[in-house]
Amino acid sequence: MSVIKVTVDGTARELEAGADGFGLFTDKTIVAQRVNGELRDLAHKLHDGDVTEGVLISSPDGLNILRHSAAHVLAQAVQSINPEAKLGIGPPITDGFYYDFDVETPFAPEDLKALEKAMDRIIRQGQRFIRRVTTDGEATVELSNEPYKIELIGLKGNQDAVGEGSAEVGAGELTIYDNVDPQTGNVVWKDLCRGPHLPNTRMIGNGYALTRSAAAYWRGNENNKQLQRIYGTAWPTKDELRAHQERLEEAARRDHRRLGAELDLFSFPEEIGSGLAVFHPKGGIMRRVMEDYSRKRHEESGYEFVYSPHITKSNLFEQSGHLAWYADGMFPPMVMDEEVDENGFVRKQGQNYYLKPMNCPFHILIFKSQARSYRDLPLRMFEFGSVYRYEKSGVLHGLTRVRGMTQDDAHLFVTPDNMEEELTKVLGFVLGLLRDYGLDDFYLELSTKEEGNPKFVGDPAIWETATATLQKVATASGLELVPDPGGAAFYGPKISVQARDAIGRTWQMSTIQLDFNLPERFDLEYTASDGTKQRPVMIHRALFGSIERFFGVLTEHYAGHFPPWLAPVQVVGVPIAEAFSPYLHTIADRLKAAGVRVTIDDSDDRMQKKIRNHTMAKVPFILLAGGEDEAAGAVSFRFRDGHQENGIPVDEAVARILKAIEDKVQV
RNA sequence: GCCGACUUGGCGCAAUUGGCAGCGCACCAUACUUGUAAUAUGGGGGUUAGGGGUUCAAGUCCCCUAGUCGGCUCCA
Repeated sequence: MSVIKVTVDGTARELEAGADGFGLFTDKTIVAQRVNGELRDLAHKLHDGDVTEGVLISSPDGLNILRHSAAHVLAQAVQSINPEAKLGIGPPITDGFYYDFDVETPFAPEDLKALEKAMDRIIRQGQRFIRRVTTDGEATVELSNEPYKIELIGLKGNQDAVGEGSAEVGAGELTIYDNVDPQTGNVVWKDLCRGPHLPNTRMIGNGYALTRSAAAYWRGNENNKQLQRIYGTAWPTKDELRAHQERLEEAARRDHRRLGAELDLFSFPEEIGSGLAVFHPKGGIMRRVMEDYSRKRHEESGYEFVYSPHITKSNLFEQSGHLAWYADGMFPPMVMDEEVDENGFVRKQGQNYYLKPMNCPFHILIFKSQARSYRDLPLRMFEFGSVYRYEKSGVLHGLTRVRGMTQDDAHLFVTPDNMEEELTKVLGFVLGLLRDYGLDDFYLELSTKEEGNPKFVGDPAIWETATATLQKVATASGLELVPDPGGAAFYGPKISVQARDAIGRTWQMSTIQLDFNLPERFDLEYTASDGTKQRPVMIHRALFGSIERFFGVLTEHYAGHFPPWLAPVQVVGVPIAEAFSPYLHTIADRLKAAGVRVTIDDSDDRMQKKIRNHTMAKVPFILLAGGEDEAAGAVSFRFRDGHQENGIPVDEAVARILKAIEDKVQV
């Protein structure tokens, strides 16, 4: 018997030839092995000199293997119920997996229950996943009933073309995984797949669930046929599945669309149209506070405030290029027909007016309104600009994707020399302001052009300079920087600030975008110190993105428990009995005089009911007063989390409330 | 835009095979005035998203439109 030398989890060992992972890794939570850097099944036989390590089911790779194996079981279940279903692809995704099928009738919610039953049967059988190497020719014959798989075989080796399908085929060997019934040894199902897989189906049963069905375009292209996709989630244990489901429930509780209605902040009246919000008085207070603070900070940071109209003649967006590139995303024009008098002369020229989808061309016209000197730069123009974009009906989502929104938009006109300094300043300003609103966990994304894509206009050399400058500034910030190749706007590269919220979700917040294109199109120039005419660089930036969207993000971040400075009602006074109402009013009057948003609940409800109501309305401070308080010149606090602090002297109570608002802290 | 599901008083929901549109909260009125998350009694409120069709009969079945939700595609 010959012997091979193998490094196992960092330790050199001598094994019998033909040894595999099953013999090496007896820990049942190890589901695969990494051999010489490649993920392999436990059944993979090791060779002399191999370096292998166990892959735990709870590791990122292990979870992917679990979820991908669950996808195979789902596909087998679907074909067991409907043999006519054709297989698309079935990769693991964040928290779960999906599998696409070409079926006559889409799946209904009841179908998912039946499929879970079928999956349970497969899982309980303990089917083994057996890897088998094949060739293009053989596989094409074997899978002649699976047209989508055959298409993937044809794309093998071309990863760009395969895209999402990379779980099926790769650059190396073409493999099929057979699902084998351990009782009979028969192959009961098979799928084109790179693997690896779990040793058997049993481990899937610990914590999986099918979650929803939806349509998805084959290979992600809207010109292709739509397949029916089933999503599922899978975890190593029941507890982890339950924890995942609780996270989803928590996210649902925080949903700004739900809180917007519950807290009476905003709504989307059907009469107005999709994606067009109205802010109610309470949402209006919050929005005004957000805007006022933003204005103050912009003013302090050297921005000048400008205003521009909501509509413009078409030529402005023709010159900017927006009509050529994004006409589909704009509301259709208001058409003013040509008027002709009785002699056939044009009395009034015909014109098309558009609602503006962007503010930049207006700010550019302000720049152009006079001759500019290098002494005028940097010129920073700020506007809360309302823009309208005809978003496709299917993409609208609460306040985060709307058709009418207000951007906190600014355009900075700078010389190439002070570009870097100005970008550094802007990034610092943006991060500082986001922190004031309570977001403090960021990373940056650098979106660059895709080489060779004609969508991106402008001189490649200029793109290079711009990208390098952004990269430098982003790196200097010390924040994590994630590249986003191909993600740039057609006119320039950008940095976007991604913020993580209270439950760890990331939101794209601010963008800082360089633009070498619009100055060219509008022929912008300034006079340099040597008297020559030079072209300024333009920086677009928005902090909130749109106020609506930021409002939605903050609502979810705080789960409606806004810090006092943002809360629509900051203090509610609840008298223990009617007799103590006048006393509470004297305290409320002092707060009111200091600008605090305070009301006294003098309704007929019982005190306990009032506490319940205002707690559910998420009011930061509930002030109670009864006989004991009045006698002591004090007042009692009750907070949203239920805790209380009784008998606080009135002066101290007022000071505490004012300080919490002033300091923008959470309570 | 595409696929699917959904739309019943302000909000959350119910209504069997097509057979009297109901409940809770909220609202209004009256009584009550209580030390930390729901006082009691009574009352008002819906052309079942809008339109068309089938039927003796439609919240329920069919078609169209609008809107919402979940995905896909998109997001200057």
